[in-house]
Amino acid sequence: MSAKILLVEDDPNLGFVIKDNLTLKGFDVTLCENGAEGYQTFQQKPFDLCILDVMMPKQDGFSLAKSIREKNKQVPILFVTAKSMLEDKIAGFESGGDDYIVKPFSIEELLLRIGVFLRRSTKINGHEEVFTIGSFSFNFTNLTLHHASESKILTHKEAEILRLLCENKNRVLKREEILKAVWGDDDYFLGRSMDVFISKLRKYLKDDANVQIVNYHGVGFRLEV
Amino acid sequence: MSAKILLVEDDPNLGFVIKDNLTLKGFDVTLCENGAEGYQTFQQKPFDLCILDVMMPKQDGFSLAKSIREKNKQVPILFVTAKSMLEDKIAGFESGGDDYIVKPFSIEELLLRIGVFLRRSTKINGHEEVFTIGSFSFNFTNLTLHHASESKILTHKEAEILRLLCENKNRVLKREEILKAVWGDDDYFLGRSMDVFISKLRKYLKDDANVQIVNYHGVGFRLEV
DNA sequence: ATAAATGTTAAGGACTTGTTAATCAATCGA
DNA sequence: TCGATTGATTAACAAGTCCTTAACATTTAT
Repeated sequence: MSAKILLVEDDPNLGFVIKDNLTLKGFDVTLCENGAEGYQTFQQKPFDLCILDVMMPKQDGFSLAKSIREKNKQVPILFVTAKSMLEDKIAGFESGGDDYIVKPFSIEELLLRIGVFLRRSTKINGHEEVFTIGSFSFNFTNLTLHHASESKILTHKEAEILRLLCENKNRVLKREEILKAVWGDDDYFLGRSMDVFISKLRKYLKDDANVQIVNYHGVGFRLEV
Repeated sequence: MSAKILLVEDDPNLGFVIKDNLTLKGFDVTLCENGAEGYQTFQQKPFDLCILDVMMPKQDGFSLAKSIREKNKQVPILFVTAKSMLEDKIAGFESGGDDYIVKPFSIEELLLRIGVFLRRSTKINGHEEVFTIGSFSFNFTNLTLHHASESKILTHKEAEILRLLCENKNRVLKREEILKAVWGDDDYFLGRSMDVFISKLRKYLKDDANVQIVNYHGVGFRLEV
């Protein structure tokens, strides 16, 4: 799951450069061109970090930070600006910002600072393996299967099989392949055991009719979405 | 300000892999390819932590550690090596090392250990670590757990485990991860010891029904809030 | 129609975890 | 130096979980 970053920068050139670079590093970046748009976007979906330009027409970065802070006390806020005076730094921290980076800056420096805050909020921490299965969300790392507001905890083996199916979505997996991958071996009884797991998984996934584990007689199974 | 790490590793491939990964996590990494270069670099600028390969041409990691220790008694030193014999561990600690990590290791494990030592050193600098757990307030620095008007003092080990859980709130921590991070090792009895601590922590946290340490059978634990 | 493959449910048993108490080790105070 | 105290580990047993196997039903291929 890549970290979601809200970038608010009125200079289109700089905005694109930063966005491209961060995207290249695997971040999920949303770029807004002014404070009002930034605030709207922030309310619409969750972000792991905000990068705000200080000098912007209409609403400046500091006042945007204050608005964001009213909604969310946790999210790290990083200011970007050409001004380097001490007063500005103070204003930045008073409005609830976490860090302050002065133009011109290198992308490396920005990445380092982003890293510090994302690590602090333990978002980027242990990379989580998340799959979408129709209207389900399956988190292999936490062994959870979400649907609507429900959340089921899977066993380790259930999760392993489901992950394998997800990784091969809409492809037929031979029985032998599953057995080798999950059990490391292949015999009659393990095969029956697998059938029991498939049966369980079908039960867990029955709430979305578009999701099906289909048997290919004598061959194997296929997760269809 | 990101932590400065001195990495001395003669294998260029491994060196770059480690450096890249740590840089990605926001550390400021300086890579040296041999002991002599490492020692020079260490004298030129301050570091918050050193990671040394044990087996290197010219000067091995242990003797480098001794040299570093003569200059600096504080900086945490972490050894990386393929050798896993007990004698080596002893040599490592005698030369002033703080921890020992055996190849092959995962970056996650390395990060956990780095985290342990960096936190330890920031604690010396008088920085308090406070966590909010539901209606509890947990101060790791003075080992206190507040709830309502009550205040309980935890033991060091209780606090270390609780901190690790807090840092990974709502994420599954593998038994092995906890053991490696808190005990530095992983065997059956340490595992049982950990279970005893989990049991104690649950008792301390039972007054808030929204806070739970949930077991993931065969996998580990997760602090849910 | 028959044999083989698969679906499903439930019981058995191995293993993991929860918990309390006993033991061991280290530290402290007199 | 010697109990007393404190905290961590080990022991012991209870409770719980999950994988396998069994048993029987259903489907599929020939």
